Amino acid sequence: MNENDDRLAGDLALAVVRFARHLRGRRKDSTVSLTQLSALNALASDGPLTPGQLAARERVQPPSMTRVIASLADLGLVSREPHPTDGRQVIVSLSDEGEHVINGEAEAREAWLRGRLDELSSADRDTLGGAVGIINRIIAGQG
Amino acid sequence: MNENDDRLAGDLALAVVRFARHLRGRRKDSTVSLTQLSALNALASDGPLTPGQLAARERVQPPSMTRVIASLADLGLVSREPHPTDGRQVIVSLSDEGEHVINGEAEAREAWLRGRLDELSSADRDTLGGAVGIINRIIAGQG
DNA sequence: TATTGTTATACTCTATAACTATA
DNA sequence: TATAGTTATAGAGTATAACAATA
Repeated sequence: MNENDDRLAGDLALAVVRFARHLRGRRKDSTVSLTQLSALNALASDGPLTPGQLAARERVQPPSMTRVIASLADLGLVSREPHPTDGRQVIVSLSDEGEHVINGEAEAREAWLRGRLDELSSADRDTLGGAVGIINRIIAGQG
Repeated sequence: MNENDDRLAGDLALAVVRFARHLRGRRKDSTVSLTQLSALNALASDGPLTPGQLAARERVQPPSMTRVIASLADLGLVSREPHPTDGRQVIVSLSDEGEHVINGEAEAREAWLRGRLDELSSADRDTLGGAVGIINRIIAGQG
């Protein structure tokens, strides 16, 4: 690690937290929060999941996911149904409207961020795209 | 914008929020939260500031910054002193101990993240470093 | 009257601990 | 007894609205 790498952890942590603050704050007009969207996204990628699987996938504790699922169910974006063979478990599925939020509202969502990204050079967008992949690998690598 | 760029806003937003969740969760043993550290960092970069200036710099509302400053003052990491000429304003300064947190504890902080970064290739670290610069420019560009 | 900062209050997101139902 | 999920409770971080002090 060179000198820049030495500061990378601190710089990256601050940049990510500040950026997350902006992203949460700038999308108040959206139908779902980023936390909710992240869970919807997991269901869209992996199909129906139990709350426990969703919590593991999103790296939050089960009670946290219970609340996210409840809020999404209130909005009609997911449905909860009993597991066919195990009475303890629940199957959470994306509803038609939830699918619509994932698929159909990409244009409207993240309007602020899309505006900022449009102003960047193509090379900078490639760098951010690369960083997204690296971040997702870092997160996925954590058991 | 090509097809990948089309999805970049959504992918980036999810990656940042998930990553921020990890970063906040993984540093519970640290003396200060990332929010507190971010404010300390601003004072270290810019010198003493008023609460209003800090709030603007960190892009939070003044009452939010009041709470952050109060928590940092409780920890002895900043001091609050009256403005010399304007009785309404307050000057917030880094204390010696606050400076120590900024300068001296880099090694101990972000241990989890540093471990993950060590496992990356040098090229990946460069990509993340580039992304940090781009993110900071995006944030700084917002009035 | 306008500005700066604080207090009061509330909401979101997350956690741990305790509980219920089922296996 | 062990597992899956929920409820109860708490704490951090953020916001808006109302207030006090000063300019």
